[in-house]
Amino acid sequence: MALDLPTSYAAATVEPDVYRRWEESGCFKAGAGKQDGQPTYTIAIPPPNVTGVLHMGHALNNTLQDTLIRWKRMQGYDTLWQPGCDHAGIATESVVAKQIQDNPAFIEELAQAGIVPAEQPDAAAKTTTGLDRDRFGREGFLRAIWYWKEQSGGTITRQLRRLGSSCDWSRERFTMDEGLSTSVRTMFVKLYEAGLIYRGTRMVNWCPVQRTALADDEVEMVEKSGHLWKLRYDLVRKSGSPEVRKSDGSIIDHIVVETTRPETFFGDTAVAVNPADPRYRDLIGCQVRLPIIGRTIPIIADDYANPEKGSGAVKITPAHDPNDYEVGIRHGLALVRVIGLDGIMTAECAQFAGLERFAARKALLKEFEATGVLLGSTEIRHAVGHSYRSNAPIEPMVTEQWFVKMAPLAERAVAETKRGDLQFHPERWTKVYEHWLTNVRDWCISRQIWWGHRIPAWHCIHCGKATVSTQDPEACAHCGSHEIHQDADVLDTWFSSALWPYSTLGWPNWEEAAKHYFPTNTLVTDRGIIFFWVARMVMTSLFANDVRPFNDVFIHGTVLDENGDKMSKSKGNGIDPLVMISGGQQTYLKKVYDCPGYGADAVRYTLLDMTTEGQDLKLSPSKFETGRNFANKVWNAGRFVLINLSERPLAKPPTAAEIAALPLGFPEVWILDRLQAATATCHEALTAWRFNDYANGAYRFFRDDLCDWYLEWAKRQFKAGGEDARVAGLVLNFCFEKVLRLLHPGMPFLTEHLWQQLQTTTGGAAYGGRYLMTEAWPNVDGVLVNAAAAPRMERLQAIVTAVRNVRNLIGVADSLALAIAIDTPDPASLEADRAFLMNRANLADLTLGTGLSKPAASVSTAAAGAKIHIPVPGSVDVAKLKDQLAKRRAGLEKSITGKASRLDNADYLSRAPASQVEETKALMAKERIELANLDETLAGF
RNA sequence: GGGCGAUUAGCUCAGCGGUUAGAGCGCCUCGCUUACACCGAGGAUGUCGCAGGUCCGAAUCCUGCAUCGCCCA
Repeated sequence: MALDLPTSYAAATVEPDVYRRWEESGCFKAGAGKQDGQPTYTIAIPPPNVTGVLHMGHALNNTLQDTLIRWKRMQGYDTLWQPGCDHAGIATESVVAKQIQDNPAFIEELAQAGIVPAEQPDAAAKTTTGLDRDRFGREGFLRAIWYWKEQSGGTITRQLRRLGSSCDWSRERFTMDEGLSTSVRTMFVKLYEAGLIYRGTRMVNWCPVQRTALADDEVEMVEKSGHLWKLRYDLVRKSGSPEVRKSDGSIIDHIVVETTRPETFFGDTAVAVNPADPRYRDLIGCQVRLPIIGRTIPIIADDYANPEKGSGAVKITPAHDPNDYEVGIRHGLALVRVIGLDGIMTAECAQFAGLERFAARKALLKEFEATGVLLGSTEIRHAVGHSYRSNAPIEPMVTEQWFVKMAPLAERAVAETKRGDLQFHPERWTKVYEHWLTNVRDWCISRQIWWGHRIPAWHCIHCGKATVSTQDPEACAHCGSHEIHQDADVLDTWFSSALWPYSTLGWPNWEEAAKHYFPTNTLVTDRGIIFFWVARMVMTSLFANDVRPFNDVFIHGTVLDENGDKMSKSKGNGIDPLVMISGGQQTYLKKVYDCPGYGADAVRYTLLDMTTEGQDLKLSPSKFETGRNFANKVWNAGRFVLINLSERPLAKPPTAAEIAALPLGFPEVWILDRLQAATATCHEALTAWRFNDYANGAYRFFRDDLCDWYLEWAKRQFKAGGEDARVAGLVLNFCFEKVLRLLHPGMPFLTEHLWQQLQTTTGGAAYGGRYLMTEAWPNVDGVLVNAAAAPRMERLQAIVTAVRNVRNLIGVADSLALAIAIDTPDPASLEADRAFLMNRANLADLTLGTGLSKPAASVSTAAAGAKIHIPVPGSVDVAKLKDQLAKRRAGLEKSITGKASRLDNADYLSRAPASQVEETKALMAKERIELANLDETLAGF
């Protein structure tokens, strides 16, 4: 049959077509290829943001998931890889608000689609709130987001396909879908009814840019340089007393406080000193007068004031600092809000009202300096909280919010790892998970944004109570009033993500056909979201289902650039997986790379190869050559197999038993044994989450054993024809087909394509309609295991390599067939492999014997316990060979000396295991023979 | 301040108690042999961060230190 196989692998011509055929034939569907009696195996994808585009971290994350799910699917498990996106409340709202602000064409589009009314010319002006989303009102803005989502959202799921992800796309879910929204409401109500959700006025992290509360873990502490400003607060004289006199008789008129945030002084309601601090003992209970506004506040005693820090006196601003808030509660201090929700100074701030908070600080310091309030400053480094979404400095703010009570939920979640039912890989992450859960504060779940699940609570205008319900209520559950309105806030996106492993399966209205996929088995993710997501999924599932949502959590490394920096847009050090796959220009670290397009398999293979025990991956664009080169190797080996197969068609692919029954030569026995070893290695590696060992194990067998040795031998057998060729053809076909299976989870496209070709070439149309993707993962066939094969082959390889080495060192071409003599104590054992040695070392003649004399005009070398004499044509330069042999001799001698001294050591002999001692003796004996051979060889020069 | 990780060949990393410490890339020599130059054959390259300790034996285990990175407070 005609074969059209280019000499180098062009992934772009293969991959999209293979993916389409998989999808069309239902290979991705839950349960595809499952075998009776096999359990389910489920992975819920970490849902990417609907606004997201694929970056290298996703590529890694999804390559690992796909490798696992394909591996299990091939083993006949009833698999489901559940895909979908999350609505990413704040991020999506920002994206669309930005479109509304910056892109008139978008607004035009919205108007034409009837999403928003066509605007009057003056309507484009800023809204009174200054937020772009407000331009069309809440309903209009939400319609605009849905429109944007339909048009531009979910790019990433298309990109995941390009990577080869075998998700069940027919089950794709979105956190804002109706079903998942029901899950969210149900969970909220259940938690509320269990007393685990409450509403309260608390100090929360406030983002003045997004104008919403954030959870504690959504705040990133950023180390920044700043100042500790010394401020002078004048003491107020007690009535009837002309001055403030301390008990030691000294007279003072002011107290010094230190602060990093002078602008908050407008909201000070006390100055705290440590009760044990002798400097201030007499001042407790006195009043100080705030500068500018003249309000008087008390000096109070509280352990929070640290005598070691600064002046030891600390201003207390309960409305704008979490610690001060606590102090305020202890002492019943008033809350004075001086910074508004928009980050602007409030009316409390005299002439500074209306200034943005940082502008106010600047202006205020000037004023303080001029009026003598500012007594100095010191530069410091301190951690400042920033929103992980908007990057704006967080403002601690007292507001009314909804919270999840964490302690009871967290306790159960910790018990799962303590019991060992929930396991992290690598195991060390368990501690991180447990530490967070045992120290976690209540979770603020309300957000003052619009895009998200609206809180299912209705407030009554009459009785003021809230009705919490999964169904929109008609009336207040407490007083029956119809004057109720739904809470304006939406839930934290992570609240819906926390339900993902089961909300996607229909919970609470489980889909009958999907319910058995829960609990899921494996979660694959980055360490960055152990708190955000992993812990919360465990908590909600234990609460709602009384079962952990997954058993194993694999935490992979973070993708870094070649300098070890995190990839980010601002640093320009990102590498686009799609460019690596399909080609194009990649700007990376200020250089432009023209990427030829390495193909998805190459990108995947490279990432797998670099995934070692959860260590971070340092990448550069050229790293993907590793995978590309290997893919090309597989391709070309495939070409060789297919070309030969087309000349020697098989009736059907051989089985292991049929192979074992063939009159196998030693190279066949050997490669079949190596195949079994590789099968075991790959399986064990994946079982142990060692992705690099899997990739490398398959690579070693493929390249070192199959291509470098067996395939080269098979060429000779094919030339020989007859039974030799028939057997070699069957064995090569068998091994190649099996190794395609081993490689498939890592390199699905190429292996599928070659396997299809192999099937049609082997057996014609009868094999159509089947896919490697759902074929069986190889098992070790005991009948093909041969423990004696590897050492025997290693000896032959050592001899062949020694001959090649000599050729190279003395400058004799590989193409010149040589007549050599091997002097060995057991020539008979090599006799059986004469043909192999002659072929692989390119020999014209081979003399085997014991005590052979070195022929005239020859050079010699030693290997595998033998002396090898190689006649040389004319004069050659043996200096390099001699050098090398001398070097080897020195190394060998050192090794023997080491062993000898070990064996002289009575402690070693008595304490080391006997097998160890025996091994050392045997090795030393071998080395001594080798040394003697080397000595003789060197003496001959 | 606490925790975790890293430190092995020029580079990126395996190896985690027992042969003369390995791989890929890069480097050197040779080779366009009908699978593959995205290749093949051969080769060179390491006081395994430093200092102690445990052990018959340490890159591997323990302690301390140094440097870098991440997380928590």
